[in-house]
Amino acid sequence: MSEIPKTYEPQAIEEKWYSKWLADGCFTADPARVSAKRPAYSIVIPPPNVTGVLTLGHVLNNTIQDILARRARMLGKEVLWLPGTDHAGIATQNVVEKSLRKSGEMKHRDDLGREALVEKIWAWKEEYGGRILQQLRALGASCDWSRTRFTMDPEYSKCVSRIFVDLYNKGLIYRGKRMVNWCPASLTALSDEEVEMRPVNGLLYYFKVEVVEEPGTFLTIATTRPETIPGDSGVAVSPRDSRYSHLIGKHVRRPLPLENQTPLPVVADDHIDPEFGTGVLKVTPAHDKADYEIGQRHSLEIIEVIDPRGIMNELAGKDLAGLDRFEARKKAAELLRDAGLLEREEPYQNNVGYSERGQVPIEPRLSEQWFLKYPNVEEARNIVADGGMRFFPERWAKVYDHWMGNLQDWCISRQLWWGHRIPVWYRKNDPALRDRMASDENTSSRADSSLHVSTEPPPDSENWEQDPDVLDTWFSSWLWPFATMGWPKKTETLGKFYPTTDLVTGPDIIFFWVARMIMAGFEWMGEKPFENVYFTGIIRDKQGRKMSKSLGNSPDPLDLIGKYGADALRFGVMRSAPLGQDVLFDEKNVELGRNFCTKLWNAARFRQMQGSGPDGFTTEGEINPLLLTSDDKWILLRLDTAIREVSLALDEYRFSDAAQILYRFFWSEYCDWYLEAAKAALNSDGVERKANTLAVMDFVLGHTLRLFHPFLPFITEELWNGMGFNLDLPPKQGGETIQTSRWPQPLDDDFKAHYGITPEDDLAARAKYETVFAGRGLRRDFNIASNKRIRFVLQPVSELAAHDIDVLRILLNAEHLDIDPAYAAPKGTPRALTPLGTLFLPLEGLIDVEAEKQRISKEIAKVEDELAKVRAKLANPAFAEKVPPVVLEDHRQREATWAEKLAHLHQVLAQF
RNA sequence: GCGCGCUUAGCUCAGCGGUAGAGCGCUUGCUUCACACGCAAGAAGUCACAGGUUCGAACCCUGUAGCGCGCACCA
Repeated sequence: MSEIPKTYEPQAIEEKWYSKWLADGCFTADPARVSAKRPAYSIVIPPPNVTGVLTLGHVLNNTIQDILARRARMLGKEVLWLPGTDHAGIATQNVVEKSLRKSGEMKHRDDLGREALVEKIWAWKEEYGGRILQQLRALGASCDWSRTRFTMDPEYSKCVSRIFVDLYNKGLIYRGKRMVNWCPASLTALSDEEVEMRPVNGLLYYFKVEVVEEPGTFLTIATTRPETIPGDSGVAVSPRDSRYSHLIGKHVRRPLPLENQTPLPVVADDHIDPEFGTGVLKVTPAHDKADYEIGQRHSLEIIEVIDPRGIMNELAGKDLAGLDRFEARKKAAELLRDAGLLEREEPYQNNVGYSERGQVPIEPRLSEQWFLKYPNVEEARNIVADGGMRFFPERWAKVYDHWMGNLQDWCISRQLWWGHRIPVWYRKNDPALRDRMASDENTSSRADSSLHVSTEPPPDSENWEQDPDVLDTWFSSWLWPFATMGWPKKTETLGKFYPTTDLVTGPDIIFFWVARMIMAGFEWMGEKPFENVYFTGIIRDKQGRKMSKSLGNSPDPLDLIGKYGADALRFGVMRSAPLGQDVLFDEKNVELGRNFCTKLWNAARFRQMQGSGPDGFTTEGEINPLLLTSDDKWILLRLDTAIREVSLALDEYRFSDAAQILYRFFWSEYCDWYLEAAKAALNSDGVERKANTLAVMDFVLGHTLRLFHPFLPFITEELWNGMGFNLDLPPKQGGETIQTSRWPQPLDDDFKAHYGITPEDDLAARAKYETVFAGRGLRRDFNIASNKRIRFVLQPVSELAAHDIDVLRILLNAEHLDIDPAYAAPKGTPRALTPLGTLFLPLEGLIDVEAEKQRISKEIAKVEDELAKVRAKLANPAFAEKVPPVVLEDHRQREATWAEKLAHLHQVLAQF
């Protein structure tokens, strides 16, 4: 037995244990150990951005994974928690470019050139990348670090190319000129998922155009984007709109640019809503998705007037050319006004697509990109719909289903330098190739000798040019569950740990990542990638705002760990993170966690201070059933309930419930009631009785530490060892590290029979505690300080065990507790009716008869109230008829109890 | 517009058909020999609103309002 220090110092303890766990290889997964008796449990981490730092979101997410992993180990499973990082194309390139600009190493990426910049990013990655993984260790994450992966590891990159080639050969990847979401800041195409709609306050401009065939007749058009007028190639109205039907097929004069007067055809298209604006739409096929489609239907010209940077080009006319698109908007409105064509402008709020990263409105733009038709859409959709893969909380399954039912092809090419280069080469002397490709969507070009699509460059590489683009980050992330396990080789790891058991992630990447991983899993593994998906909430501040750097409301988890300890942070976050709800983070929660750790620490310390038992060890050995007190039996029953409830909560991913149950059990039941009551036995002179109580305490503590271990890995390990539970001693709960100790089993019927524990023991102990509670209430009512030792008299309804009398006396902090069946209380003595009898607080000469009368009257009112409620129910004839017998009995019982209590109170009152 | 979630004590949230709960905060008393990061006692809620189902509704159904989120968008 080693002595537990007086104060709990998380920092030293956390470092000590984490190093030891690493040194002992506790987190290392070995597929060879997997067997029928030792099932596999696996999780792949949602790889954080390689440039990332730990946020509270990561704390939440990874604590959950760690709880799952640690509990799985305790359930005897072989656990693989596979960590790693994501190269996060745009985000990382942005971060590094920014730092290079700041340090003055470059002004624009072109200053460095592709190779040099990519080299810089790699260097940056080597230096700072993976910092977040280090930080996860401070949190206690039990990842198998020997398997850490990065989405741009050589092997992983090879997987990505292989997948691309495979999909290309299957005809699912094609190149084409399409309307894409273009980010003018990052100068790259984005997928639809990367575009975020935001309401923007702007103006709706009404301008008029003259009908060429009917001079003097004008059409009024409403638009939010007058700067695109030079790119217009038509005007559209609804075919059902009688106001304009006579104009269909005619033309209108183009208002801008002023020097270009090519007329625009008026077409009829179903897309137009006659109710909106004037019912007339200007059609800009080059700069709007819907307009593009209208243009296609009516063979309208595509006129690009905005360049990739968002600047107006020369086709926009000399007045607008060179202007930024937003300046051009104002300028265009001015020009219309000057020309007398602007009728009015009104404030208008519309939704504009923003680049998720760039904080800039995206520009729909016609551009040549690579696209993917998703594979296995039906399988992926059905596995969730049919319950073959479960989502927690379940409602995300609907969101998933909806998205899966409305899939658009995925734009997978990015005009960036950091990422997986598209494994396609073009023959240098064939400039016409790209144009041919542009209109080619079917497989006919796959045999094209001008194109080389392969994981390896063409042999005569000097004659070829590789596609300059890289792949969307998510095109590598979607392979994560199997590419990290050695695919395409049929490794033992894949064989034993795929499909993974649980995925823990945020609902914000359900489309980006989860859905795509499911499709990829089916395509290349022929199987779903995970059994269950747990979606966490989003961490917000206590006002409900999202955590953000700019608001400064995002505390650094490492600071919190330093201040309160990792266990405190974990517990605080988990206790306030209910399934499916966002988490309002408040440092108070961490404080609560810290306080709880201290409580646990001191409860263990208290046990140590009782000294060793006869064996010289803390763990006392077998519990003697004959010596169990009512308190012992009660706490064992409570423990049993806690084990059942916590296990069930964890099985259902209700982590905050599990934390709450443990908190209540340990603090309220074990510390507040059991430990205090146990002091009666500990202070008694019976050596055996004392030893038996210590044995019960050890039993309960041993179980409690194990129940807490997934939540509080460090402090539980420290106490487990400090208290000697790691030694192979009775009651044999042990193991060297708590990590591989057995997850507690409920106390079964045999156990209860052996120790003579019945449900009645729960009631017996509660009766005692209720009596204590009543006595404390009397103290309060008569302003007697809780430290003042006084005399109580109990007039019992039945005989009491000596132990129970001891407990009552100690918990009441009574100098004396007289048990007197014939007690004749002086007139006006305060009393309380308890399950054990009437408890008196004799005040010897200090009795205030009036006060006591008032107090009793108040209580009578309360009891009458309750009694009336129950009687009202019972009085209803339908009640007795329809209610289940148990409930009826319960109500009758309640009525009797209240009635008895009322009668007694009246009797007491009558004595005054 | 479609879909989802939320509305319970001052705050954050449990409870989801049978006597309104927790933590924090608040009040009062306690350096009671594990813990003041503590102990004890307490105040505090027409469970958003309106209907309905039921013997019985915070809980089920319908509708309304407010807040939040997702998807789709009309220029």
